Amino acid sequence: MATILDVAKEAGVSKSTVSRVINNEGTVKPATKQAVEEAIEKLGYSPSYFAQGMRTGLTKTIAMVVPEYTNPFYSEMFRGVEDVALKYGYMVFVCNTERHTVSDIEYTKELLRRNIDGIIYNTYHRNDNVAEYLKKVSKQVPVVFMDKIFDDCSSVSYVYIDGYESVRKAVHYLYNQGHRKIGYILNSEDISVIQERYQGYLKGLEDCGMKADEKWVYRVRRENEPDYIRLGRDAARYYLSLSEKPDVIMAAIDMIGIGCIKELNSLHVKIPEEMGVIGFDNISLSSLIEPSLTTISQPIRKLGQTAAEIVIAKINGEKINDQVIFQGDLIVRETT
Amino acid sequence: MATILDVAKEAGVSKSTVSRVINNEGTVKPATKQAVEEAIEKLGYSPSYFAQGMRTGLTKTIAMVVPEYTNPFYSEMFRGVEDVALKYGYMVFVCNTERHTVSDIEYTKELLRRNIDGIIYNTYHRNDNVAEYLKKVSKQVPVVFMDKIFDDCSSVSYVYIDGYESVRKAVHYLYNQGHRKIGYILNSEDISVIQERYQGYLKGLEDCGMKADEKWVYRVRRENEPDYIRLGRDAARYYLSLSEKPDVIMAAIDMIGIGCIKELNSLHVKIPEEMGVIGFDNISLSSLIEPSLTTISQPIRKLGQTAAEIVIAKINGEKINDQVIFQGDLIVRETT
DNA sequence: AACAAAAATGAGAACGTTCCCAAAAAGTTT
DNA sequence: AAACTTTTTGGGAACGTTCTCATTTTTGTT
Repeated sequence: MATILDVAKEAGVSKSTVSRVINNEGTVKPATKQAVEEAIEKLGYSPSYFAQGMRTGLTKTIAMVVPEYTNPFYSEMFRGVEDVALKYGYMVFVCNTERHTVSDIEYTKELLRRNIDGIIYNTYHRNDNVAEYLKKVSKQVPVVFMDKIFDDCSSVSYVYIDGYESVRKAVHYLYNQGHRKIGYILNSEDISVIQERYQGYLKGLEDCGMKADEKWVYRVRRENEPDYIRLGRDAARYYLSLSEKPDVIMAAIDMIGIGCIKELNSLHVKIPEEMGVIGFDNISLSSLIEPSLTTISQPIRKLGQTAAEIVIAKINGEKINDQVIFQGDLIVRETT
Repeated sequence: MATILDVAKEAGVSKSTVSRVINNEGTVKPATKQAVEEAIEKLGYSPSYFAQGMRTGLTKTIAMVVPEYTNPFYSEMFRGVEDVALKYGYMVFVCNTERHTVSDIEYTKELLRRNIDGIIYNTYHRNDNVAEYLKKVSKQVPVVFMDKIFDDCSSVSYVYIDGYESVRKAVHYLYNQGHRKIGYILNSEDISVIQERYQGYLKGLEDCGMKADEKWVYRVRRENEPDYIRLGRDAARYYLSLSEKPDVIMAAIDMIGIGCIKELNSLHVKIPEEMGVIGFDNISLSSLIEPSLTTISQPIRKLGQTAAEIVIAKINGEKINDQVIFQGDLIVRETT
């Protein structure tokens, strides 16, 4: 591997001059610059990542922490992050926390040791220890949260989709369609996004003068590797067992809604006539299932792009709007 | 950030001794060792990633290059890779080549510049330039290929699933079920895995004394962001338009098979009575669609784990079996 | 007690950059 | 042509490790 000294010798200048050419700063005579560039070309030189990092303290690397990698939501978000990361010469570590013994905290420590320039956190854990730690981290290194994980988010950067508002609007839509008995399936109440969606549901009911009825709310505790389909099926059977059945079910995520559809199909319950279903996420499957699922779509890739833009802007010390909330989009299909 | 010198001062020893303790090599008196460890603990010291890398040339980082990230196949494989990477203290860059202007070659150059310790290649491109370049790279840095991208693979490490054999066996299965007219849908002939599966199909036909019939082979050229569902639907309609229709269709990938199912469903063609369908991949959707899709399942996570094991063994200069072929598993469901 | 051998430790170079500051070269003014 | 600016260039320290080699300390032997 050629070093900066080899280039300097080849071009007949000092390493300082070569450095100036590489980083395009300071003053250097056009002729010299060209000579250096030719030498670089000739030797196939590129600056050592370590040596550069050692001086500047920068890695040109960001990390994206995700809680559950098989979820296509995060693959899609990754694409967005990568889109802009590459544009600015960054590479990205994908850190999957949930399935490993490596927790958010441990993973973060490793990231800090590696002098990661910035971190994008997707985290499920509303645990206070973790939250406090992450808040501390966000003071020492540029961080963007993809969720409202703190009660007071005023001092941190975040990007997320307004689940509250999206679900609230969906309830209005259902109300206008004539529905009066609306069920809600809630997985993992300790996940803040899910909780937020549920709150939107409650608000929607209130807006429309409907009363929340606990028997129409199906709650599930968090499992380790959740089988959402199973969960949806169970929920559907539960609703059918009620003497007063809801006429439409809202699922906190599409996969659960799809489970409902599967179960209702197999029990020959007509969708949406006898019971409607509405999901959240707009995963690709939701348009493929029959009948296709009405759901709320999120601009996921855009979400990732925005997060990356913010984190990089922060790294560069640029001022930017670092608190962005996107709205979900209701996609009406066959289940309502 | 505390440095090794701070620790040395704290423990009242020299930096050399601290280094010896950290790396657990050379000789150091138990008492001294303990003192150093206490100092490390007290100062919350951890060695600088850069300085270490600068000396050792190692990054404790591997990269996984994928051609198409939204494909859940790669998310699953990533989990396998991450499983073992973390076990050995490595982190992993995910490099998505296809959707960006960044090609395999450019991405690789960046990886080399960053002194990546090893690379796992998933690549579609059978292009000779790329292949030649990658082969060259595999000489200078530990590399594992997830595919047979060279005519002569004897000198490289690889892990993959034997699509040829898997499809050949599936043809035997269909033959034994009484099928004699077997169609094959082929996307992107320039992708080597796909080509290989197709060859398995041909061999299977030959084994069973059936003749390949070009009119039962539906070929599609590669598109940029392929709509596999659409493709499957088109193929299904094509087969139905034939005077002599196949009685079962093999799809090179599940998504295409699912497209077929969707189309046959909507045209009220009975599956599998009038026309059977069989896929390849066993994506989660294949068990959710109705009727559920018979397919060939691959041990994807295991695949990723094995690749990572090999790459890390190579980094450490250990001898290991670095050419592993897995077999797919036929999963019989409702479409056959 | 004297010496040799072994064990433990330390000093300093090296890795390849960036950056500060000084020096040299080129240009401008008087 | 001298004096003064401005532009361009170079020298060397610094970043935080690892590693070689020399030195000191400890242990063992006679």
